[in-house]
Amino acid sequence: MAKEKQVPSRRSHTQVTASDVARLAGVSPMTVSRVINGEVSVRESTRAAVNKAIRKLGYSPNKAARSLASASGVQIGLLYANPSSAYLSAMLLGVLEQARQSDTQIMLVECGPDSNPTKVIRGLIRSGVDGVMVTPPAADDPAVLKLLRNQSIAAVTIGTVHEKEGIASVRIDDYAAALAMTRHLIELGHRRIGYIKGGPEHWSTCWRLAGYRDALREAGLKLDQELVVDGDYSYRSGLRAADQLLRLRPAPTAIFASNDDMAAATVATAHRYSIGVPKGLTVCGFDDTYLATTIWPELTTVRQPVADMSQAAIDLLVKNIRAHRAGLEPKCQHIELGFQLVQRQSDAPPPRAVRA
Amino acid sequence: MAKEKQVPSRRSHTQVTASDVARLAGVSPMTVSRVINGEVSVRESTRAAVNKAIRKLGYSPNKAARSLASASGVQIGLLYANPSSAYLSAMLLGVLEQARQSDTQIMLVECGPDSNPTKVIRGLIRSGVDGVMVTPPAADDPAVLKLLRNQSIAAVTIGTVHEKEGIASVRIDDYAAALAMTRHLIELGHRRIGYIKGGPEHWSTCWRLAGYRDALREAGLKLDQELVVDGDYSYRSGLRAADQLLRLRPAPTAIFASNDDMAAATVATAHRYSIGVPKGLTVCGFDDTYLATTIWPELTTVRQPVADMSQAAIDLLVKNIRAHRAGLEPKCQHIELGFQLVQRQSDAPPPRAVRA
DNA sequence: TATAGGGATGTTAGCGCTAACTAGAAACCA
DNA sequence: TGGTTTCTAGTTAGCGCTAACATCCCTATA
Repeated sequence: MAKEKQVPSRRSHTQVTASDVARLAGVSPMTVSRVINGEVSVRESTRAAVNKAIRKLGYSPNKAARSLASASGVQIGLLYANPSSAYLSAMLLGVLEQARQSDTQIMLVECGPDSNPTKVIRGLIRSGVDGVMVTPPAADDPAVLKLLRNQSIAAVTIGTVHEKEGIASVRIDDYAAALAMTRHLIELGHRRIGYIKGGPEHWSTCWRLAGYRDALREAGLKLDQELVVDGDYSYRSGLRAADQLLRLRPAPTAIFASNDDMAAATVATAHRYSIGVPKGLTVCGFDDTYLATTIWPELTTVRQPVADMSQAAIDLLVKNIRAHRAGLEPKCQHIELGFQLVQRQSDAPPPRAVRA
Repeated sequence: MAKEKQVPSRRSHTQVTASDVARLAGVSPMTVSRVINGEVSVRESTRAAVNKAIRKLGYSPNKAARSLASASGVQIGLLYANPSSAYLSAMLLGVLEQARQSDTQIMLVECGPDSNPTKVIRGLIRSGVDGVMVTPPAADDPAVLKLLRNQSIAAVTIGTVHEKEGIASVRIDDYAAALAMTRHLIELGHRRIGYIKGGPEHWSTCWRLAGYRDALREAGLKLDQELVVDGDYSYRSGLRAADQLLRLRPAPTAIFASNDDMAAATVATAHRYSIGVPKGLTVCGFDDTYLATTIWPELTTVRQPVADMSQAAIDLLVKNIRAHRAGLEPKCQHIELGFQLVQRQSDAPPPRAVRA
């Protein structure tokens, strides 16, 4: 019988493999693998030959095979809770970029005001994720923090920190940022500065308010309670809050809204009252989202590097997961990125300002 | 020698595998695989036993192994070119969701005004993607279309269509949408309707303009060229365009901006002239991005289901790639999703309207 | 010159899953 | 009754890559 073993190729889609490269370069597949992974113990001449073969064949390693063989694949659940779309898209870009680099799969789960974050996280864990990334306000929810601690699953929060809970975090210093912005307004000559708060379920609300308060205090200004009004980070709440502030007599000469959405609403409200911004009223925001440069005048605001933050968060999470797999004790790290005060066109000295 | 073959487990991170499930359920791993993949040729009782074991062990299949064994993994490059962040985040959510469901890896590449889209696509192809998804304006670039056709790589465009090029697409009917919106304005009683165009590199600019034009014509209204002004889909261009329109005498009673950003700019400009919206001027947008409900008054606009569109685009692309791998002729499909006219607070009959 | 040391490369054996085939049992037909 | 079909489940052999170990060869030292 001349029936030689037939080739049972299961794939018509013939992909270029490391073996093909190896054959062309006259080495073993293992050496190709070493070159791909940039290991040092490969002679320069060999490395060059392999690289040449790689280029010639247009080889690119198969991701699935790599992560299977090296058990390096990671799956992360990302719990996002209804932030503004500008924040969300910046975050997703950072997350996706880092995920690609780290051979990581992302499972997105929205966790809006109507859903129960602990239930959602339990679902994620059950479905086999290796770690979770959580945004506020879920990341500020005590039940969530407790769950993450008890399940001892790798986790990272973004935009907030809870050091006591031993959960890794990436954020900016909200307190310092609000302090800097308020100082800036005071330096411009403002003395009656309105403040619009965020929602109480966000801890950032407290930190930012504290920054505002302390900046006033260090300038020797009295904190006037009627100048601090409630908001919830939504545009709509900003309209209400701005209205409330602009009806005060004497009216504030500046309003610091604790996010850009509410600042945009403040600008719109001012225009409705025929108050020019910044001539008649200074308005500042926080976050530097897309909105800040979309409206007119462009907002002076605090820039949070959201994409960098989310990238750092995924990186941190993946490293912790890998460390855990390698039997190492994963260290709980808290990363704080720098903010930036971005001055645009919505701030000016107060009308008839008495400069120092 | 009692030296039995030692277990050389390469993984400390002991994962629950299909074999574990199989052992517990008293079947072979293959049967577990069949249950997981929902194949029909499994007896109900067996399926139940396997599912019970799966639940008991908290098993979830290893993605890498699956895509390796079944050669199902797909890698897609996504070329996005500086759309608004609202559009982008909606798109990313759709893309990510579908990518997760289809065992697909996404490579995001920004392709701004300064970069050369054909070069970027070549880079993507070289790095081994199985297909590309392209957004406007790159998706309207003749050089890009030619490249995609010549490379005969699976491709899909979103938000635009070029039937002659044989490239799959997902979009809404821009012409019909602009037609509907303009009709709506005419029905409200408007006769002088300003129109702000998008950038000439977007084909949607033509389609939307044609809808506006034809709606006027069918109502027996003359197309006044001074009422059609240039824009480029940016907020800034909208400010300029609105200014130009509002200086006309007689001024238009309504302005249809061909996207929400420019509509928002129009509202801001109207306020600057102390013209109330919608009492003194009707303003309408297009896209229904986040911005539409963020500004005040909320915009009447045309809703594009961006997340659904991008989800459909990825699905289409993956199906074509799989079909191609299976040796089938991939059919070039054009999907058209429905738009929706969303009436909010920025439109009203013209001042002193002469209703029909 | 013999031998240890160490850098460069090859060999082996899977990672967890599934395509393709095989096998046994039940059902059906003439 | 024997043969054929149908259904269900098991067996085998990888998918493409890399961890761990084995091997080779060259140099340094006694």
